Amino acid sequence: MQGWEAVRAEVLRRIRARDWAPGALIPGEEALAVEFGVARATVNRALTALAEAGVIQRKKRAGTRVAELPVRRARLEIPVIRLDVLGRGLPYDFKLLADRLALAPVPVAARLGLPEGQPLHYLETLHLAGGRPFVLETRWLNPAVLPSPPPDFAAISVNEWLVTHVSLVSGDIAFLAEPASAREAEVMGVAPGTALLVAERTTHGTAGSVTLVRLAHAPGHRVMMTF
Amino acid sequence: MQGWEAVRAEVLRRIRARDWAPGALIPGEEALAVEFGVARATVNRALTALAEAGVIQRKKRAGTRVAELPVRRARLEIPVIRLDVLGRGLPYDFKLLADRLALAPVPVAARLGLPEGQPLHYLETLHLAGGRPFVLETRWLNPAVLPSPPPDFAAISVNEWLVTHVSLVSGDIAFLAEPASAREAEVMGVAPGTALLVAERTTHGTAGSVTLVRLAHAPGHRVMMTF
DNA sequence: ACTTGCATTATGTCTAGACATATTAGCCAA
DNA sequence: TTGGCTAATATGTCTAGACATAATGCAAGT
Repeated sequence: MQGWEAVRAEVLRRIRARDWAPGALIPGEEALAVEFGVARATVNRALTALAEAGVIQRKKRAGTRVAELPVRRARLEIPVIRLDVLGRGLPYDFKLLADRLALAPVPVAARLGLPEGQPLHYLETLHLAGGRPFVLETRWLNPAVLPSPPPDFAAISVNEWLVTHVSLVSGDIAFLAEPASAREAEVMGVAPGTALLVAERTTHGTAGSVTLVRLAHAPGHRVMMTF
Repeated sequence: MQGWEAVRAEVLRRIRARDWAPGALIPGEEALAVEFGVARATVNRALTALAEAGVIQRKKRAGTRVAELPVRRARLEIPVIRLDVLGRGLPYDFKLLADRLALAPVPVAARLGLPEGQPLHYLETLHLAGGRPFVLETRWLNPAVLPSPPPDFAAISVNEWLVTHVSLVSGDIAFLAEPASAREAEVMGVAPGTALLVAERTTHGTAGSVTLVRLAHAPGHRVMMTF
């Protein structure tokens, strides 16, 4: 290995070996460039990568110091459900259970940052893997920010239409565990109260809040991430 | 805005506006550099950032193309539990419930990639937020890869000692929902069968597998991520 | 003692040019 | 037709030098 990756590796080694302790200031880019016999830009590339990884913290004028508690970051690749199912080697299908305009309940409107009493598009989709319930998706869509003619959601899943036709800018996702409600139990064919992994997602586009989704996963479902 | 961030923004805008459709080849760095009136290195910086974000895919000789299904990535910052609790404005404490050597059960050994019948360090810690159970941590540690004298885990939490004293290289984390076992119910003061959010984490260091942790969170706990 | 302003300095970014490397298309030979 | 070589090409990286920007700490003035 050579080049900026070599610099990154060596700096990382010294931090792990505690040559440079947590919280300590490390030599400046210029000094490291001289020591390693490379240009400053190369050192900069290496340190920028380490800073993105959370290993060091950099501030102009103040210099670079080793992070006190190295924050570990894991990346979640949010899959399109269809591909998630196919990736497990199972045939995919879905059923549209509800598709109507409805007034948003207060907590929904609040989460989307919309005024109360606004009519939203409500969709309920049951995703199937190998014919068995996989995920129950309940979704509120803000029609105001969508391209005018919504397609037939019985033909293409909402999710896939959204990611390819709407500019999604930012959002957040939360995982929690909840007992299956009566409706969930019925639709998914499990006992009421069964522990379900639930993902709640809000998504914002350039024109405002787009959608609030709740995904209730079948028992035993695992969401995996690596770091 | 100007510089490489301006280039990134403009390229992103064109992709979102479908000037450049998913799967399509976009102009080369040289061409973009001329168009934007910047050096090729600046375009490279912008495109590298977009590639890291998953918006485009780059290959030498083959060029740069817009990702087919824009994979949405969310980042999870795995907190040290103490800081997580303090960040919620609650006092933190923990109790060490178990600290012994024990033979690893087969599934544990398998997940760590170790031979069966190996003695591992078993630790059980109850993390408290404001005096109430927050997380029950059950952990298997591989003593073979640790710095020789392990500290007194009743004084410093295992997690914090690990992140500051062991080179953690890679790992994975899975979230799932499970009903509380009898022991979990007793220790955490909830009814057996309550839906709990469980995180299972394996971590590997340079010298091999380090640890397997199971974190059972108190009811209502949410793991939040943004993208 | 307190505030304001300025010089200092480390990181952040840019440029122009160069070489490295991976990958592909096309060609040629078996 | 198939397999392997080759040349072309787009991205990847490096260099040396320059200017930009943000913090910091000191100095000066109130």
